[in-house]
Amino acid sequence: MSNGFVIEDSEDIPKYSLEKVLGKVIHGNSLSVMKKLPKESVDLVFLDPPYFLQLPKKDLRRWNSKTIVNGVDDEWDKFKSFEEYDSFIKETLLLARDIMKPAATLWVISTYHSIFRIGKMMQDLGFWILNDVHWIKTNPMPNWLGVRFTNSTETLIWAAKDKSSRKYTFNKEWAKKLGIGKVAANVWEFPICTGKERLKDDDRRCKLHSTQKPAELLKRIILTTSNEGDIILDPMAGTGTAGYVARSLNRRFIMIEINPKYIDGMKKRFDRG
Amino acid sequence: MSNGFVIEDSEDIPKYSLEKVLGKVIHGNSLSVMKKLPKESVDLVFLDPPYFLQLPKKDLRRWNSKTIVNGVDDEWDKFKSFEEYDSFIKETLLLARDIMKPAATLWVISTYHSIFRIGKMMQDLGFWILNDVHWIKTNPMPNWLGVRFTNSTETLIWAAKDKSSRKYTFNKEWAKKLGIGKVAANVWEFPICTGKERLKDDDRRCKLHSTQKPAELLKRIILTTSNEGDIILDPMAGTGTAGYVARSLNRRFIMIEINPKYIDGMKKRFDRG
DNA sequence: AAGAGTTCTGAATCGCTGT
DNA sequence: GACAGCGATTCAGAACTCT
Repeated sequence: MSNGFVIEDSEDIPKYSLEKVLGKVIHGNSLSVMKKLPKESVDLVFLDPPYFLQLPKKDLRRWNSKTIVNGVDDEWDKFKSFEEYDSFIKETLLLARDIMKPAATLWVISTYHSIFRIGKMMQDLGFWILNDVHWIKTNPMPNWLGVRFTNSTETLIWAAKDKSSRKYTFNKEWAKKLGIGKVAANVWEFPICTGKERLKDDDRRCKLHSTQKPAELLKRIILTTSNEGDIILDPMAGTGTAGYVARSLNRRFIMIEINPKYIDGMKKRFDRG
Repeated sequence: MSNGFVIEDSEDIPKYSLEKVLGKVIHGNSLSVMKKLPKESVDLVFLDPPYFLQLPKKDLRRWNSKTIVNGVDDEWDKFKSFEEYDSFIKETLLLARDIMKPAATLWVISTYHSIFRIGKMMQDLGFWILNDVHWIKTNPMPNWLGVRFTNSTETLIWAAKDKSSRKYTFNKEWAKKLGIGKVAANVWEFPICTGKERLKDDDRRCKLHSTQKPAELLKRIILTTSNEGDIILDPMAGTGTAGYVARSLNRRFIMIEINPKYIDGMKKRFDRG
């Protein structure tokens, strides 16, 4: 399975043909690779960018167990300013839009740290927001000091390429099934990714990726807004949940990821089946 | 009660003293009136702006014909209308911030149509977002065409004046009580405003205000983020839910509203007790 | 093997004082 | 300003330990 699963990007490769990248993860910079993908070729984009959490540099020590909270301290979430973050997001959105078929739609996920910036930029770029969808976590990290509400949600924006987009895919029966009562509500409730689903690093002690998305999230996205055989692009694939779930639901996929550690984890995950 | 409840704003009034406006609604333009209120005088602001739900069809036609006549790009017109909305919101936010005490906080409510724009502008202006809070409507409008998820949420942003703000009010016991399980979650679930609570217009047939906020929403805002005796400003008061609930919870208030029809409804509501 | 009790952790813009 | 050090106090769910 993992034979030829990874494509090494390089400057020598000027363009990617669709056949070459389907069902693969391209190891390379998201922006560089997207420039080489064929225009108007994918049906759905799932964008899981850095959230720009702006966490303080000090550790968060637990009071009762002497352990430390492994927060997000990854290189990929470091930006110098809102400006730098904004231009990175804008470029990503523009490149993604080029690759989308006319009726394709795009999902973005983030928290209040950056979702508002992303949403406004999408509107300003001409994307047409179809919904905001709220993922309510049943097991969020509590707010110890009690100085804020416990942040127990993440926000998804689902958007079409522009206002005139029609005939995009929306499977209302699935939306109703996953919503609240009989309503296809823009609210989803399920736990964060833990337990066996959570990929561990080599010594099996620590989480491989600080923000692995649960399969349940991608399952809902894919079932409600794509059809069998559709092509799903995940330009910042991380541990590859989107491709993994896409495969299990008979969708095709293209993933891009720059970190070899995550690609290793992805490979093992795909091999396990 | 309604004796002296309404203050008529006019150009002859250069400034408002706090004593004069406490427990009153000022009939006038929100921006003009805010400029005359004393600086650093209120503890909490509740901002319920127009949501900018859609580009009106009339205007669209006008813009389209303009496009044909003047050869103006569609995108430009669209951007311009967003710009108008944005500058209105920005001016409102800046004026509100002047009126806020150093430890005061501000709430804004909207839907995906404009909440992303508002949130990004707040960050760019230096407001420090403390939480996004999601109101999940247990009885959303069934505007179900089967082409989108049913929009059954509204988003609130709770923010301090800037990053260094400390000692703002957060009553965690109330937050826990109103949250999910034992968690003071940033998710609130209750129905939209209907039945007896919903104000009707004079012939008692039609709702007075298209987006009257339920008392439950203001109750939660006020209980979690203000103390008894605090001063609450509602610059776009509509039917006056904020002031009405503030009074019942022993908070003081200042309201501003431009539409005399709403002020009439407000008066009756306050007189009823 | 099964059950009971304990430990650990999760996209976190979390407190304060003193140097 | 930054940074180090101290200290007060969250919950759901899975993993782990012990009987």
